[in-house]
Amino acid sequence: MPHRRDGMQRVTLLDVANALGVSSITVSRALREPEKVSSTLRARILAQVEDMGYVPDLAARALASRHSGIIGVLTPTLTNLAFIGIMAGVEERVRSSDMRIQYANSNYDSEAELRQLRIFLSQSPAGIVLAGLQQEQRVSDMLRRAPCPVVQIVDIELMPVGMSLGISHREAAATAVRHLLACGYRRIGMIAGTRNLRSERRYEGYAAAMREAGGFDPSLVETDASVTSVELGCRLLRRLVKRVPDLDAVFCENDDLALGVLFECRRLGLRVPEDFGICGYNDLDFAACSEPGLTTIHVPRFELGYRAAELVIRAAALGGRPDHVERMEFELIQRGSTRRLPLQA
Amino acid sequence: MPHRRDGMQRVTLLDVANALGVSSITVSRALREPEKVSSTLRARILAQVEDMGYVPDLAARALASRHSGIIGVLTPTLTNLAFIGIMAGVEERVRSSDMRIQYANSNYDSEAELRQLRIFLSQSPAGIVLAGLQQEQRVSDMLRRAPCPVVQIVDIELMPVGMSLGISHREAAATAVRHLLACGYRRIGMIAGTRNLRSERRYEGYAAAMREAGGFDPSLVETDASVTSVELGCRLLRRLVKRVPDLDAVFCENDDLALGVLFECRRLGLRVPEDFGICGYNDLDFAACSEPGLTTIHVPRFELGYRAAELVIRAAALGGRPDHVERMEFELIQRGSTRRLPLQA
DNA sequence: CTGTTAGCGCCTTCAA
DNA sequence: TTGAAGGCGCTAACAG
Repeated sequence: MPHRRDGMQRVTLLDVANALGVSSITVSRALREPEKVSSTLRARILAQVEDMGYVPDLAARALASRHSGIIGVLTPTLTNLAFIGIMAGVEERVRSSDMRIQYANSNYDSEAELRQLRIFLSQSPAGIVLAGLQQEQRVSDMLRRAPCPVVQIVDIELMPVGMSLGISHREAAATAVRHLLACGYRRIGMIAGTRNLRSERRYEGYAAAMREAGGFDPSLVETDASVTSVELGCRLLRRLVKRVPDLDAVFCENDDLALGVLFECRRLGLRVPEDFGICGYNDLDFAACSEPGLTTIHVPRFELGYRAAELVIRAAALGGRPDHVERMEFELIQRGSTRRLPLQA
Repeated sequence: MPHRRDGMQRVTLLDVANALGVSSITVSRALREPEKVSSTLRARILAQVEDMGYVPDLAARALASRHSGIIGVLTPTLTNLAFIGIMAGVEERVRSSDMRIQYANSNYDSEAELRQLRIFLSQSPAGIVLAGLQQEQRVSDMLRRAPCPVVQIVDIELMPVGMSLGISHREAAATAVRHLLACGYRRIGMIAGTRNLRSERRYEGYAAAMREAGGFDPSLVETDASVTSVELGCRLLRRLVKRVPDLDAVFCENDDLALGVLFECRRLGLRVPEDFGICGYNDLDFAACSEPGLTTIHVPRFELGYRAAELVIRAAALGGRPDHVERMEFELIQRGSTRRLPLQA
């Protein structure tokens, strides 16, 4: 075992200071507030730091300074590319700051969500970004007490604790369904996976648009307790078509499901978009290049994450816990999975 | 601002202890080593903790105990579902431990990888899980010095620092290409995105299998510096087919590319698998339910992540930095995107 | 089973 | 611009 270094002591600020004959606080300052140390001394210190391989102990720093520089990010899952997009935005913003991300997911379980939040709060986080599962009292209470800024990425029409950021999923879904109606589809179903805040809002939008058109029928909805996946899309479509033989379109809670539907339609011999329309949600990478392309709702995921991190970082710098609600815009992207020219009745 | 609590002091162990007339170490023990405190006292303490809303300060704990309970996980990206699968495994194992995950990605940038590793090491991590970009001297040096166990998820034929875990990407790729050859395809191309350890090993496997068959031709390879995506799959296939009109199959670095190829084949009017064979890599969710299904290499991603976390957690408990190399098995999954019955020459 | 003592490594505050 | 003193909240090590 040539690489063991068990016996080695960690190099501390004091070690560096002693080697140079200065005090440890000066070394500390040279590292964190370089402008407060004379440039000649600073250069010597930095060289010595490099030389001795000094690495700051973040736990000690956090304890002494009372802030850890950790941003806790909690989402329901990572198996969903939509949340990945958000994470990518958060990361991008955090990269150029001196903070770090601590990530966790709740796996669509409320208890886990609560537990994770508690763990975050144990660490004097600089801030928290939460894409929550639902509006729960216990979560709200916990966030209300949190000694740091909190940003929730959630439906914009809800009013959660702290800052929030999002689109109206209800409106977005209604827009999608109205598009299907405008294309001339009539028996429009909806498929969805595990129940959560966002999927329920989307369902409401679907139901509202179908009611407007006088075509609402609860039997057109097919859901499942599983987490969404391409495979689930296939399964749900099979189930729905079997139950509702005259189904002529489907609004999918997300693009993964929609992709599954696309494949299943081919297997079933349903022609898309002529006989059958498909609309997804999120505008993932593949929606633009599938054959046919997938009509879907574009959600500015990256911007959402980026902006959420921005809000946290700014609020942390200012030391407050501002209230703030920010609406982002969605967009319907029309592609080949729905008819190009709306039919005239 | 009714929710500000800026003036509030944090509840400490000592506060709880004072309220009960015991010493703080006893409260500490009641929380961490309950069996060492009499059950009556323990019950009183736990109640008081609950009552006062005490939450341990993890930074203080880390400083005092010299371990943070943080497992640093570093992967190239999260936009790739393959890494998500690994993460899911890591999470699952970590969930039932008292550790936390600190996640970061290098975004396929070596400098970022190095920087992140340095940040992890600043935090007295309990361990590190690394899916590295390449075998780099600076990274190896840093890991060699790391005062914690390190697990690398990497190609198994390489011998990285610390523990490692993985499959032979070279062999897996060769297996895939031999399958295409056995199906009777002859002009078999390969497409890939950003260069990295794993993609290069796959290329070697491809090249080896093609040489065996006497059909190796460098012009059959089409790559791009972009990160892989479904869209890139479409683009690379278009480019390749244009350059090599008699191309009759393609081995894709991963399933995202393969899905793009599948769509593009449809657009180009190439019949899969009759006129054109496609083999992916990873066996993502959609490979099993696309139409046609995607022949691909199954990689035990979840198990990889789970096992990596297991190794870290175990090594951390034992306090050592064992050397350990563990091979996992891949499997060729034959589906509709390659011919069912191998042709006889 | 419970308590005492003494830091962990750094930063805040105040002083020079 | 630099330094001295003290403490952040917790736990290891050792007593009783």
